Amino acid sequence: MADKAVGQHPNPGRGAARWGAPPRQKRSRRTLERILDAVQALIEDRDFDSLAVQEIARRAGCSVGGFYGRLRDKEALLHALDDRYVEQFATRIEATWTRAASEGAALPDLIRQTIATLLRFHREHRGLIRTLVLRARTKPDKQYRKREERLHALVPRFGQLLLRRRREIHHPDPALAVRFGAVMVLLTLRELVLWEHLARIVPISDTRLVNELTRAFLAYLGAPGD
Amino acid sequence: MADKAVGQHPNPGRGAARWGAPPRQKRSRRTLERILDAVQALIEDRDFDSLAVQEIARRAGCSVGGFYGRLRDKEALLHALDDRYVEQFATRIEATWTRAASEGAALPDLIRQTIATLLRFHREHRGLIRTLVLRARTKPDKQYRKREERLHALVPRFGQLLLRRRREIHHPDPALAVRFGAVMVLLTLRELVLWEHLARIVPISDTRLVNELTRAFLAYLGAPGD
DNA sequence: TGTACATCAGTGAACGCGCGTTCACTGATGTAC
DNA sequence: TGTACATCAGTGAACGCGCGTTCACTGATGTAC
Repeated sequence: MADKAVGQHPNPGRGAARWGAPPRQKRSRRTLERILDAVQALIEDRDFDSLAVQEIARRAGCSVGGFYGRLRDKEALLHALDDRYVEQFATRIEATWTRAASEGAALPDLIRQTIATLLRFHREHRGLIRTLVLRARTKPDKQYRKREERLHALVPRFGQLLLRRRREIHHPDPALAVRFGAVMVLLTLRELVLWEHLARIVPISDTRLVNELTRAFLAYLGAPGD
Repeated sequence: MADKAVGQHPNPGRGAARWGAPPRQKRSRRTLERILDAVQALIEDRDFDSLAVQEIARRAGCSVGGFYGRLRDKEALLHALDDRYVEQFATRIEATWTRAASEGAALPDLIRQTIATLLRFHREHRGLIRTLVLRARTKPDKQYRKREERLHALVPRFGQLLLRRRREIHHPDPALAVRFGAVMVLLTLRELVLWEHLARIVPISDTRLVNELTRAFLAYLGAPGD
């Protein structure tokens, strides 16, 4: 677990500086890593509020004081994780688009690949995303808002990409359609992945989910399917 | 406001009995009404956790002790409100279906009217729905789960209705499509209404929202539009 | 119709618990000479 | 290469705040006679 964790946090001290005293020794960098790993593991199936700093510290193998040596406060934990998550997410999505473009992918493929990346990312970071989404909604905060805006800015960018294939889109208002469709897909996918009880209404495999979302988006755009 | 409130709670004592001592005098029934009104108003733009019982009681014009005379605990507030909300919601949706059936509405109209009802209800009870959704997700609980199941059971029922027009549906798996489409519409609508920042990605009027969701659902089903 | 009294309602100060945060202190690191 | 010392890291008990809940008490209601 430690190995995997270190792999996940190649350099936690860099971006985390804003959320607490930056580490100046290897020892404290490791401590920060262990704390972030601990909370990421814990929120996988626990509500953030229900986690006591005490508990996080114990799991990270440090003391409560040690925790506060690295992080400004409890909330800083989520900010540090969110920073990284948003960056990774944007990178992955953009990489998908770049790849699709270089392959000269047609509209259906571009959409399918984007959805597939979206789904994979949500599965990989389920607990984290769930926690961050809930947190941003219960305790709104300039920090969370800024990061959400960064993510949401990807929607119009995706829209632009799709509009290059405008000829294939028969929806009467393509500019609206590309955005609305993207949002519809994003929200459906996110909710279905994050909340198990929803998945029980429409039990569906991941492959199928990508298929149906792709089909729905294309049909809504009025574009020929693949 | 008091008048409107009383109108909203014709008999709060009846269903609320499970959540505290049932009122035995007019006076205490009124108190319960005022408490429920107070919290419903407060959660319109506040997080439930951030409301102190102290504050709710003050707004309801009673003491903290008075509060506990009517409600078992703070959580009982939401359970009492949720009971009523779920009932109203199911009634409204079913009424829409009955009306559509009696008018012999075609597939597009049935879908459009259902979506319109859905949207109206979400707008009318925005704060309450937002609070209940968040609560059920942060503090899962048998009570909330039961009520969500009651609501989710409406999806397959809607699916059945749609499948009566199977001939108009060209999706290769109509049984899956009616459910998946319904969930997609429900989730998109709910998220867009509940969270303002999402609405900023795709600014869209309510009429337009109904139009686009209807169009998307029909297109996904592979059914001719109206 | 009046009145007594059992029960219902309501009051608000005080209690207690949980948890985030601090702080006085000890130990570890790494750098300068 | 060794050593001294300034700074960094870490400890964990204690503090304090907020808030849900209780409880001893006062006042209101409605019913039985």
